[in-house]
Amino acid sequence: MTGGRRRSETSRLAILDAARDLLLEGGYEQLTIDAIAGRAGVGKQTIYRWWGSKGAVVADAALEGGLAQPLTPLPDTGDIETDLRRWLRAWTEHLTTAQGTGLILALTAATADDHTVADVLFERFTQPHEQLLRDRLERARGAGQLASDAPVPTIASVLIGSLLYRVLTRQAPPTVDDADLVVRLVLGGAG
Amino acid sequence: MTGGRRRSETSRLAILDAARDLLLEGGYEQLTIDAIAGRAGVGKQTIYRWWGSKGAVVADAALEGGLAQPLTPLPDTGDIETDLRRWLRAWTEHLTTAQGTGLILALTAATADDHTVADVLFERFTQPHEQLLRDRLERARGAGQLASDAPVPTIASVLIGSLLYRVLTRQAPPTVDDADLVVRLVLGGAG
Amino acid sequence: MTGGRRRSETSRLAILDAARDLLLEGGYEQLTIDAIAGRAGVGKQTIYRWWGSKGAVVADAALEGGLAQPLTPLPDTGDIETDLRRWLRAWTEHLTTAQGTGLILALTAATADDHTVADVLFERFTQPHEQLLRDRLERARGAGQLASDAPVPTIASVLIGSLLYRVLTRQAPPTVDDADLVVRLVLGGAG
Amino acid sequence: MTGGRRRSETSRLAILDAARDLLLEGGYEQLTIDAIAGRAGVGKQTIYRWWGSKGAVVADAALEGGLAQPLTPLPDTGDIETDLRRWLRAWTEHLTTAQGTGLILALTAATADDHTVADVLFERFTQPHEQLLRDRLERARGAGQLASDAPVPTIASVLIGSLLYRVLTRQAPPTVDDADLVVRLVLGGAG
DNA sequence: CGATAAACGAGACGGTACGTCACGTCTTCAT
DNA sequence: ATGAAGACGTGACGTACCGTCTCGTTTATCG
Repeated sequence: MTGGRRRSETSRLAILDAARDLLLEGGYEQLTIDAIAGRAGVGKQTIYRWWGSKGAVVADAALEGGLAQPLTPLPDTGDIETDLRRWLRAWTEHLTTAQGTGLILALTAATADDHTVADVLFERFTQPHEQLLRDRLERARGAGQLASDAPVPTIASVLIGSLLYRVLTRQAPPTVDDADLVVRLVLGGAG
Repeated sequence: MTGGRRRSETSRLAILDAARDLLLEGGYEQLTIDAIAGRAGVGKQTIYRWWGSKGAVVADAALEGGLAQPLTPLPDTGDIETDLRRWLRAWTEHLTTAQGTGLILALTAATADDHTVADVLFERFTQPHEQLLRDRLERARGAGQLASDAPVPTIASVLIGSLLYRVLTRQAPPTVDDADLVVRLVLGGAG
Repeated sequence: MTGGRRRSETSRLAILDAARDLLLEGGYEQLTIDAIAGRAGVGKQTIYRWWGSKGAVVADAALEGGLAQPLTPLPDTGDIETDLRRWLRAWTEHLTTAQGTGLILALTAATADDHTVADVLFERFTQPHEQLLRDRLERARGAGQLASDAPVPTIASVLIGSLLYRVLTRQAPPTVDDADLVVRLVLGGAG
Repeated sequence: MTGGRRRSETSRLAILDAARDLLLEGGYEQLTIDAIAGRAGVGKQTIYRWWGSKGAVVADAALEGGLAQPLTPLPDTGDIETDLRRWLRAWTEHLTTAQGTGLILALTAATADDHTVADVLFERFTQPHEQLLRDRLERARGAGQLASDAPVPTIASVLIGSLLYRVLTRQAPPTVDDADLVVRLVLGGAG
């Protein structure tokens, strides 16, 4: 059993592109498999053959479609406060755009809907970003800029969580000042 | 001109109960208006007459159906660290149960899906809880347990956000130790 | 258990009309449930709610849509040969039209496809027509125009079968002369 | 023009066998090219390379697959009534088996569906059988057992039509007695 | 011999139609 | 007037097959 046509890379990319475009145009609710197939010029079965659900397509589109913030290491100016500010400000600004907000909401809906999507996204999106943050924090701890017993994973999750909370409440989008306050709080405490 | 049948309280409660039960059994995706109507022994029109969407019913069910953590003021032992720990531990334990996790995921999905639901939930669920937290924090600031310039709203959103992040990643549920670490971080800082 | 909207007679008729029109336009193969629903301005579910299959709709359309030869008693001029000729000629002419042929082919396909359709059509289309024929034949036997032991059911089925054979072979359509020959054969024999 | 692989006889037979088996198992409707290819262990392209449509495969399977009653000349005992009885009884018994009925229904469905199939089947199945019947009838007429003006083609089509009618109505299968009545009617008439 | 080329099994592709589900609206009858 | 029942038009779902199109692989003929 050797034969068989190979998977079409053209179709794969057309599907991810279509999903990304439709997501940004109309949000997760408006996104349908029929629309993706139509826009991509592809049969529905070609989608179902390779992805198990709408959420899985969205996750892939986010990861490969260039939707998400690129996964670049945090800058290391030597000063942890400066670097965390920069990182959090960049995300904050990303989440100020309709595109950034829509994406996170879509991914959140997909995550809350479907455990398998949650796992994929955690492994390939959330976890890597969190890891970059942890790496920078560990280096800061090594350099004596953080307490030797500073709970690095907790710091990372708190920083990310505060962003998430802002997006999900769907009230005012987070501002640069908010970002700075969070960094100051996490580094300096409120006591 | 005067008369007419009054709204049936029985039906109202049956609908909220049915929505709650179905939500906990199958999650937000499995929840349908038809199923709620069927389980509640109610016509669909009776639901649409009083609620505008599935999300609105879910929000109401969460709020009135006894699903959510009751909205009680934080204890005030005089020590802010003790009180925050208690509050965060209580939520952490609530989110350890399948029911608690399922509820938050359902409400998150509803929030990410539907802006109007997001508003209702924010106003009647998120904001009140955040307000309780803020009240206690303000009192602590007045008592000199927090710095005079402590950013109370930021503290509150960071505490809630860290919980949310744990639930949404759907990895390990948060533990009591995690809760304590978050409180210590927020109060003492990592620097 | 009393309430509920009643079945829409408008929709019922629109469906049968659409099925009839599409059948005559494109044949049984081109006929799809989607097309019927679209043409009738009706949801597919409304079709599936009341008919079990495409064949069932076609059968109904044939019966109620005015497609089939009307079910009128055979004339009784007193002479059985004249009356049988008239009956068989009328059918022959009906089957000379594209409409008549298409209908019979469609009903035949539906019958061969689906046992339940076969039963419905037999009971409401084939059998009634056969019964009319038998009634006239019995009267002729009573009047002494047929042998006292003439096998009336056999005569009826032979007359109908000869028509069917002509349509199904899809060669030349039957002619008036063919009809007369069949009648003469059945009445007079070939011996 | 250099060489090239020759058509595989193994595959050809496997396809016809598979088509025949599936036809008898599920009827024309259930028969799909995918199923034939799968059962025959053959690629779909191999089917489409040599046959133009499902109907063409079915026709070939019926003709070469040994499904149909073998095409043997009618016996000639010298007595036309005896011989017609034998012929009609043989067919009647063939159509009493599930296999015989299923085959005729499938071929009828294929015929009603697809004009090209109708032509192929008429030419290679129906016509030859009808010809055998006509040959015997002509001989009988020559021998003075039939009237000199006996309409031989009409007799043949009436005999076959009566069988077809019985199968298609899908009520009771025809019996040996029915066969005898038809023969007597056709030879002796009802008058 | 090798090179060439057609036919092969396999199976992915763009499509069409399927039959089902849920939506939110609309009668209908009973309370 | 409100409620339970449930049919309605709409539209997305996920599946089944269609007929076409690559893929290597096999098998024959020809140079």
